[in-house]
Amino acid sequence: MRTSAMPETAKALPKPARPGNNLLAALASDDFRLLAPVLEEKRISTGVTLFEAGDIIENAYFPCDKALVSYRVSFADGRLVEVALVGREGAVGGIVSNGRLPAFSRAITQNGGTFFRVGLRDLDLLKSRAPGLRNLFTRYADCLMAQIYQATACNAAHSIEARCAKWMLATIDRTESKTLALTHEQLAILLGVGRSYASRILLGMKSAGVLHLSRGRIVVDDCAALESIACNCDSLVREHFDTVLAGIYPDGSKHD
Amino acid sequence: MRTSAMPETAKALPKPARPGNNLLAALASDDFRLLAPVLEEKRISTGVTLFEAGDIIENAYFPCDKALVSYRVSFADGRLVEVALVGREGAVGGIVSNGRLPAFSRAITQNGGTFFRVGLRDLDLLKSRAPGLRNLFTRYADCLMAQIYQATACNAAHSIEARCAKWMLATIDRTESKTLALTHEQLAILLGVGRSYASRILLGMKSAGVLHLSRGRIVVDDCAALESIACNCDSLVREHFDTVLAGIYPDGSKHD
DNA sequence: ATCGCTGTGTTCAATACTGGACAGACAGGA
DNA sequence: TCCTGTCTGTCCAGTATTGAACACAGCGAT
Repeated sequence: MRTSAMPETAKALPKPARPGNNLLAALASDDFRLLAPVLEEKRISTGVTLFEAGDIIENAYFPCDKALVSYRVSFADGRLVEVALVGREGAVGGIVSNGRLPAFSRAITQNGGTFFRVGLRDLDLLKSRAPGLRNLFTRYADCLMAQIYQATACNAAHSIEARCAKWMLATIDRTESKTLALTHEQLAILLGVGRSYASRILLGMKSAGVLHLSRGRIVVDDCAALESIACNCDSLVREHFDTVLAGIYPDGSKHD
Repeated sequence: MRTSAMPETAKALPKPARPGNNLLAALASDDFRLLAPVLEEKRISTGVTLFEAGDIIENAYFPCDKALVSYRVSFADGRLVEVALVGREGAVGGIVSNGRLPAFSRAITQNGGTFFRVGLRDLDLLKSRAPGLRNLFTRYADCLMAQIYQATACNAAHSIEARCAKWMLATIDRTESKTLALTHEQLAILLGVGRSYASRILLGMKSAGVLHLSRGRIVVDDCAALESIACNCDSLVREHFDTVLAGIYPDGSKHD
């Protein structure tokens, strides 16, 4: 169940079309034909800032395949906490809004790869002309909203260990790799917790045989065990994605 | 600074127009004329569920004046944690999305009062015809997004005491009343924390002279002191509101 | 081979927070 | 008026989490 969802649907797509991004793949052929000319394919490596809090957002990015973007909110004391993780199931940058607005959070590539980039000017224009396109994006915006709602509640209610496990699973799901390339400290900052406690949790998981560690690297051995540690917040969100984006997959744009 | 923003702008509005809701007030006269016929004015009392998680949302609601809506996410164990608070500065229900989609969270009136209600079918139709209207709502959606981003990070990073103070200030700001009618337990659930700890925090504030308590009632005496306890998360969000909705106030629909 | 840096394992004391418990206070209905 | 149920203040024992500290390991650069 956990490993299923997005990868499978991608494989099952009738026409593998161009993109390894679910939103683009879900567009009706007519809508995709409209969008395609303004899509720019880019390879972006890990750790690149797509936009900074306060920047006027100029582009939207569609992560393809194993690419992954992390939204982070910064605090006055310098802490930079992750609020959302977006992979091939979504898009970042001016998706919910139109017009070119300042970003509230920073967007960083958490896993490099292929992205489709589109200028928001072009995207807005197309959205105002193609209802199917607009419809898909607003539906996705609703899903992203749900994702953050759940994250808010989760951060209020669940233990750090559960959230840590949840984060690792979400990352593994999207990157399709059980190796996470980050230090304990980076993980701790993401989660908004102390470094030593993050280490302790990892060590605990290690001695439970869930994963093993090396410098700057966490390798998960037993995803099932990790799932039993994690809260199920992500699966609730996933259900919402399935419901709200359902019927769009085959040939998109079922309206209302 | 804390008490400023929304109340002031309302008072400063050139034409006090009909509604005590900032979004409606910010609409260009033409757009408002379009919307007005389908707006239904309702009085709704405190504690009413506007929609339940999973319900297909049929209406959007615009809280007026001191009315206040709380979005809450429920967990399997029955806990019901607040993720967002929406007053006269915004709207709830199908604002970000279009089409009639299932709600992800529950929406409850936290403070009763006057609301304008509009059927989403009507609203979607108008949005597709009036760009100014669509533009305003998507800008608001961007703000709501920012609000939840910050809440997510806040819940990960700030103490319960700080969040509690923040919540009380946010509520006071919008209801314009220093009396909060809720029990310690209700407050604890909202925040996603234990009841006894919520009580302890309140008692602490009481003995610091910040507020006094009676059965089911919290009366804040010293907002300034409360501000020094609270994190400043809300003010960051407020700035984003000001930026993103700026230029809309006088006569709306400044596009791109 | 060595240096120096960053990351790791581990410790410690202190604070934050939980959840259960219970007696007394209060308010509203009968 | 009493009764009843909810709300509150308080305590406690236990767990979660912080933040600082330090020795050491791994590794890339010289």
